[in-house]
Amino acid sequence: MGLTKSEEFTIADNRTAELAKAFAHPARVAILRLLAERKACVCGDLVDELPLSQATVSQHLKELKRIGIIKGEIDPPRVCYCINEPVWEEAQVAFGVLFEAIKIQKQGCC
Amino acid sequence: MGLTKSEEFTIADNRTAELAKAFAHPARVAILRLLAERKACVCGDLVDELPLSQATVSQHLKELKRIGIIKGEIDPPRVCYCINEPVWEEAQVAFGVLFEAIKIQKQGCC
DNA sequence: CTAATACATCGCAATATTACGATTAATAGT
DNA sequence: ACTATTAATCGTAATATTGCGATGTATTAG
Repeated sequence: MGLTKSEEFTIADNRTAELAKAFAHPARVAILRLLAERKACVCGDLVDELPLSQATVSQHLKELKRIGIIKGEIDPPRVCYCINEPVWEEAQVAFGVLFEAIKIQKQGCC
Repeated sequence: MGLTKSEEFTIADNRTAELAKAFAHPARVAILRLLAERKACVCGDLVDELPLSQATVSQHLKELKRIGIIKGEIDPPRVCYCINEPVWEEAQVAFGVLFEAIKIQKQGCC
């Protein structure tokens, strides 16, 4: 049906999935990488670095802002985007929790 | 158009995005968490733990296998799934590279 | 051989995502 | 006020994803 049954899963699993979506498209990986490396910041510069139209880049930025992992400060007529560090760290922790889980027990059926 | 222009991005960014997709749905987060914590392993047990039909769970498992982050060993009549550790570590490294990038330079326009 | 069990796959329906041209909104400079 | 610049949003189209009932496949038990 294309409708994720979010309400059936835990808050934590839903949030982890949402944070992962920020990284689940190569354009968004590229955007986050450029912002994290401080190689670009202004929307127009991101458009120059990416093989996508301005409208499409703007849409990806909107989605990243919705998730909260970036923020945009308007500096007319430009908008300067940057990583929103608290959420960036939230993502790091959320994935870290998963990655650590495998180390807890080494026995099991497989 | 709904068609990601993958060929226009780097191999690395595409792979990071693909690995992120493994975590980009709450059902898959739950599956990976259960497998990593060794709380379940057999497909049927996963179905019992999740609010989804057997067909849907099987489909998520197929996608996770396609990405490579899990593997399934058949143990007739069951199939035992587990984390594929090399790819699990690949994901850890891929995200780690991004998370570290922000620490390189603290100056910048924002 | 037959039935039961466990899982994969098919086919379908519905929603979500990706992409972009065109337009709009806001501001700066003249 | 007029124009240029920058970015957001609208409208539309196409592909992708999610979900499940039904069916198929393989293996085991009897």
